[in-house]
Amino acid sequence: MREFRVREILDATCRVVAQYGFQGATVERVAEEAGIAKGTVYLYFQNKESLFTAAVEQGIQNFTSQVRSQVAEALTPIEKIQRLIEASLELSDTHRDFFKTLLLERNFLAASPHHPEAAHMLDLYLAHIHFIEELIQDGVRIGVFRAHNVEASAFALNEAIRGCFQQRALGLTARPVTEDASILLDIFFNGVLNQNHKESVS
Amino acid sequence: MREFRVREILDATCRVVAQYGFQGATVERVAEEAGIAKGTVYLYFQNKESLFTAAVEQGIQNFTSQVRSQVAEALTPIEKIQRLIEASLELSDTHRDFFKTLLLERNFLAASPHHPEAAHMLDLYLAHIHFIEELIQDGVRIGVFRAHNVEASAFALNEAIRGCFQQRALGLTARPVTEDASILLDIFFNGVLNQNHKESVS
DNA sequence: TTTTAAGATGACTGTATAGTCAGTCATATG
DNA sequence: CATATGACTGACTATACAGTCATCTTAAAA
Repeated sequence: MREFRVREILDATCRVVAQYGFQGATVERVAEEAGIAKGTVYLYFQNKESLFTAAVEQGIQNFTSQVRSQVAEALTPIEKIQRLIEASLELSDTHRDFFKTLLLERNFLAASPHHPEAAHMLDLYLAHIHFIEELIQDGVRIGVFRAHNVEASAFALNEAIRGCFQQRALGLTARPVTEDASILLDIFFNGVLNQNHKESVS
Repeated sequence: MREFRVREILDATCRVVAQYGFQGATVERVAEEAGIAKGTVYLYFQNKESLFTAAVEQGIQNFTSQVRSQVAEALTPIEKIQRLIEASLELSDTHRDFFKTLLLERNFLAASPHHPEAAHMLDLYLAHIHFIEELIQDGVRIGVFRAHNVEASAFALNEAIRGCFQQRALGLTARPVTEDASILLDIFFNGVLNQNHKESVS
């Protein structure tokens, strides 16, 4: 009952954010989108801040949990990384408008400093990075990936994926998602150096 | 004279943005920071939007032009990419708070859609990507980099650099800038695959 | 010394919207 | 039927801030 209303309002919030951006997303509009009165929103959420925080958190958690379950189906580290990239691009493409707003307009990491809710979102983000880190670490352990700074490569990979989505969301490329995924994978695995040119770079 | 005032106000704007974020950056505060009255700001800028747009533009142009001049000093494509990464990380570290706000809070790409000023900032961003693209393309031409989708790798590299800065700005690493730069360079050039394991991945 | 004008000011106005709360409605209970 | 309970409403209040403009300051021109 209560659970249901909360979901309903959060979903409406996501839709409003996707359509109007954070700037134009007012509580009034959320209420309208959910088909209820503004006052009702405040029966379920303390204030605007916690409403939007909760909506974004829900969006992120949806994303990460779906990515994880996709990755879990793969067996080898190489396949897992492949799944990670594909699933990330596909999912963000499915909820394109929401993620576009989320990534381009107001990053969740920026909410008022020392705000406890912001700290929780940072945790979600770091947990996702850590997840990627472990996938790579597994590969290093087995020997398919070379020894290197895994924390840094996890960050780099995550942001490269984000950049790829950004490129797509801005309409700068019309490549199918799978093609973008294989390009990213190729660069991440093999780098851009021509191996025939045997000048090693420190 | 007029030129001078404009500069002064823009610099104050950058400082306010760095300190309070875009959320808390009011025209009042900018005026206070610049040591003038609020009305004076409106003698030099039409409205808040164009003031902040101009400030961000100035910040970005400073950044890209300094990166370009650093890169220009290097001779080979490999060295140029190295300079690109080092200069990007160093510069964003110098103006850490400003870039932190810029990258984490409100990406310039997100301003109200169909807004002409936003389009110009998108151009600045794309010009920078294009610059990176050409550096890589030169390497491919010479043969030090292998043939691949250069547009995509330029995007990926740029965002990986951004991610690295983000990691630093959030206080998640205490590595010196040069070390971060060499890690990034290594991953971008060589990838993470262990070349002794000769399983090629399509 | 007076006049003029450009530059600067900050109190004021208008507006958007977050958050409130007295009141309505519907359903359950005695 | 009367009373109670709780979900819901939307007009209202409070506030923050963008943008204005009548007024002041200052310095050069007459």
